[in-house]
Amino acid sequence: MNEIKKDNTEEKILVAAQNVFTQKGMDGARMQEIADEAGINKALLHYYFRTKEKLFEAIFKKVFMKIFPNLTALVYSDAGIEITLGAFIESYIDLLQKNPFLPTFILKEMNRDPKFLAGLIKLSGVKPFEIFAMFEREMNAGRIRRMDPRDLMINILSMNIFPIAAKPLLTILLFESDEKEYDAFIEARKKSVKEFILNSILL
Amino acid sequence: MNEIKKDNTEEKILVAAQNVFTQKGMDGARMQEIADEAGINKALLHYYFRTKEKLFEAIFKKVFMKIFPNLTALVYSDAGIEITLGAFIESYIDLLQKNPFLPTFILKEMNRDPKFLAGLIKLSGVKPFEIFAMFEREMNAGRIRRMDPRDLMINILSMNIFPIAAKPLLTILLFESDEKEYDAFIEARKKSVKEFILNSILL
DNA sequence: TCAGTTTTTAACCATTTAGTTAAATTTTTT
DNA sequence: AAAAAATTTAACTAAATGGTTAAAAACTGA
Repeated sequence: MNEIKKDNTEEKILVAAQNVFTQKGMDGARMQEIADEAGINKALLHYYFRTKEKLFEAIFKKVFMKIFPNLTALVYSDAGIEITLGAFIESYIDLLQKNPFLPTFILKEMNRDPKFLAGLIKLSGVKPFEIFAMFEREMNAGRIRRMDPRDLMINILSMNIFPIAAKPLLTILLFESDEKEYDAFIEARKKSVKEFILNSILL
Repeated sequence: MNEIKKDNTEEKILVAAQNVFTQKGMDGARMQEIADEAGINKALLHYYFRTKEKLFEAIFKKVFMKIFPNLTALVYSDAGIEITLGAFIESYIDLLQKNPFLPTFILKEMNRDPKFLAGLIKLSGVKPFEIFAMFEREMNAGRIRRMDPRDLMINILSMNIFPIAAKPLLTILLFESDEKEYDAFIEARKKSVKEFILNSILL
């Protein structure tokens, strides 16, 4: 068995499948197109991943783990909330801008199988309640305004994720279809979103 | 020709098609399923809308017009920004909560045809720049903090739309799959989001 | 070189699906 | 009642698609 080559092909398949699946969705994706994009043939594709379903699950899982924020950094940082929050927003927007199809893909395919989704959430190890606890410490210390920590978390995620998901619309609406301008606008949001949030919560 | 019945059937088809399309997307939707849901047969479905593509476009257009915010109310209101903003958020969250599949549907199918999308935007008559002008008046009058009005608009939309689009995930994550609780949470956001924004921008 | 593995080729199967057709039936209009 | 329109029935076509198969070819490690 050739480890090097095997890993190589499998990796090529995963990359191709991610491209096709995230852009066309499970229903719109074609096994033939994935094979073409991977530079192999359909027989070999099925030889590695027996069914479309299995391949899709592999991709969904992979992608989900990637964008489901690893917020641990946010929790176990002893820097002030200003620094922590700024760093999180910056790296998250970066991640999304490099993978602009992931948000819509996840949002769309999320509805397929609640059990599977629930499993992934567990597997991801994300502990939102630890983040809420951190927010609450800041509130109790009088450093930030009192509010439902779930709202705060969702507000942060919303302002990061939505503008990437709605990119096609917003690019037309705000920049006459000029993508470069939109990318620059998103880049600038790293700062602007942070300020917007801090202005709202900081006491 | 029977106007009443014709309208009735056409309406039944549109309702059915919206249900199926918004939940399964263009690729996942089946003409047979739409016919079943409308309580008619496939032949009649094709008799009204010749092709799946035409039916899809009708639905996309309809749904797009519905959720693409008719912001004119926001612009031409002489109430203060607090009132105007509060009213907008409340009615928009209401609309989305009643049509929870629309956001993801639009976000997903948005990528199909940029020209068609651009056409719809024009057709919708939304003039974002009038809203920006309104925001800028408030800034110049020193009533709200100075910032890029595009950011402000996107932040508002994000916090309204994203939590509905991500409902399946957030329901599991925050409320152990209890939908009722999540709905109540969204309901409470009408107030919370408004406060969050006003806290950020009000001087 | 040899055995084992990976990859290609190419044909094939079974199923699903959008769309059609034509005749029969029902409903509505006049 | 007669004409016109709406709807059903049921069978059909053509294309697309996921998946299979079996044999040949290329590659790899020993």
